[in-house]
Amino acid sequence: MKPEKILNISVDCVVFGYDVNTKTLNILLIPRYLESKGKVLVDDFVLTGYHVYNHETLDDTATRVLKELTGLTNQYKKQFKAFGNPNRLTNEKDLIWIKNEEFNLRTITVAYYFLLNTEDVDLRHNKHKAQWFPVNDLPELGFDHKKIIKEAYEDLKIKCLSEPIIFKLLPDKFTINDVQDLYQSILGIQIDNRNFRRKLINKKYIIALDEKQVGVSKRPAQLYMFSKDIYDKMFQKNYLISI
Amino acid sequence: MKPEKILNISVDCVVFGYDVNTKTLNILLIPRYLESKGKVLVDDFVLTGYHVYNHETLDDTATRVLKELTGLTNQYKKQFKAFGNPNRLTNEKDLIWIKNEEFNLRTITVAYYFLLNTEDVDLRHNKHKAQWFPVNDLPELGFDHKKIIKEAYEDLKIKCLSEPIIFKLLPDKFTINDVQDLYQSILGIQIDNRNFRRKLINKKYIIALDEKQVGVSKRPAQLYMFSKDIYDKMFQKNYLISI
DNA sequence: ACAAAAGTGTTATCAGTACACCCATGC
DNA sequence: GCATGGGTGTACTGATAACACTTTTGT
Repeated sequence: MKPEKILNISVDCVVFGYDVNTKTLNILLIPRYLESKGKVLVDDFVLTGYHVYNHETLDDTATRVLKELTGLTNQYKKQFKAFGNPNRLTNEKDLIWIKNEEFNLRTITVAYYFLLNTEDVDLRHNKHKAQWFPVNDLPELGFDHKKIIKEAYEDLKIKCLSEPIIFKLLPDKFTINDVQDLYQSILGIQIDNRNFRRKLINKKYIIALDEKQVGVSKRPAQLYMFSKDIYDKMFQKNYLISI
Repeated sequence: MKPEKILNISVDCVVFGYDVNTKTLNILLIPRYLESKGKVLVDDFVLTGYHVYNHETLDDTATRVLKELTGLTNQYKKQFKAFGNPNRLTNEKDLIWIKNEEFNLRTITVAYYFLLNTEDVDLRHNKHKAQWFPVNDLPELGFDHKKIIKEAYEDLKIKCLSEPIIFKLLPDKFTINDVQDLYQSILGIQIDNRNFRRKLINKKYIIALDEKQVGVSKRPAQLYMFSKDIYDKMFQKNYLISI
């Protein structure tokens, strides 16, 4: 089976990146620009994505797309939904754009999201000219990518409440307040600092390091790490029914 | 756009049906049987599924497949995952079977699950010879359908803890003990009856009816209903972080 | 009257919430 | 020495968990 694109199946990737300094949750987008005879035909942004190859699993495709875009591998990824509306690529601009591409007009896309921290991506020489945009302040988006991002974000909001995926968005060493800021960014809520600290510090899988922040112009905070090992060992489903 | 099958994209449906009498959670399966020269080549079961048509959304396809199988419409459905492993249809038996079908060898399937109660389905003259099987005692399954069912069940287990989808598996009028039995079936746990009753009866959207069970050979129980209206009105995300 | 499942109350413990001030550090 | 964010304690409330017997009905 030689590598061959499947023309009606793609994978799209919503890359979430948290910027611990500006305390914003961002999404990585690629500009889409086309002009003809001095007239701008298409000027917006899209998610990164690509056809599935014949020999690949869907996960493989997502991994490949992320690597191609950011150089990163082994990041947290989650397949969250397939989008297959027959009209999902048939806006006027999308039709213009697709003329230059090999996409089948009736393509279904399997959407993934990735979680990482913006610091891990060097965009300076990015060949797709990828840029970060705050998730709450997105530019105009092509195809059905606005919808895809919205659903990815909804899924993330729900998942971060019950699984320790929040730490995938932070550096390995973080402060308690980093975690609080991140929850506040994602969920758009305010959290009481004292209660949050107590709760987090009491978790056995949140480990205080023998280190403090360096290079900050104020009292440096205690650094912590998340231990997946301990989390996995102590984890037991408690089946709390909360409907 | 005339109706035309997309040969490499299908939808598969995991139909969960709860039997309130036997207190079992079941899955609807279709036999797959093929013999040649007196030799049985294929004899197992599969989920119901079908190609996506060119003009359909994925949700449309799932709805159509369920209607074709059970006659039912407007049941709770959830798209939970796409399966696209290149080898997912290439077991020996699957290859034999597929010769008679129009399936592309590299087909990705978008999997849905449905929730309903077994009483609503009349299988006596079912043209696919569909049968119910307890989710914990499944027969041999073709393709990757064992995996698909497993993941559907995992998703259901998690979802029923935080959303009132449990009521989709019950008749409109049910007893508190029905709900408890169902949770116990799904999750495989024991629940304290007194605590569970109190918890459920205190919910404003669980409404006591002016009715009791009839035709039972013991003390008839109070019947209740679930009010989606009230649930939706009072629902507010409380963002409880429980990692 | 008996079998079978329906229904009922209390206490202890834990987790969540609300709330305001002092502390350590870099500059 | 001062500005800045880091860090701390207590009391209240509501939910969960453990636990065993009585009541109602059909037969």
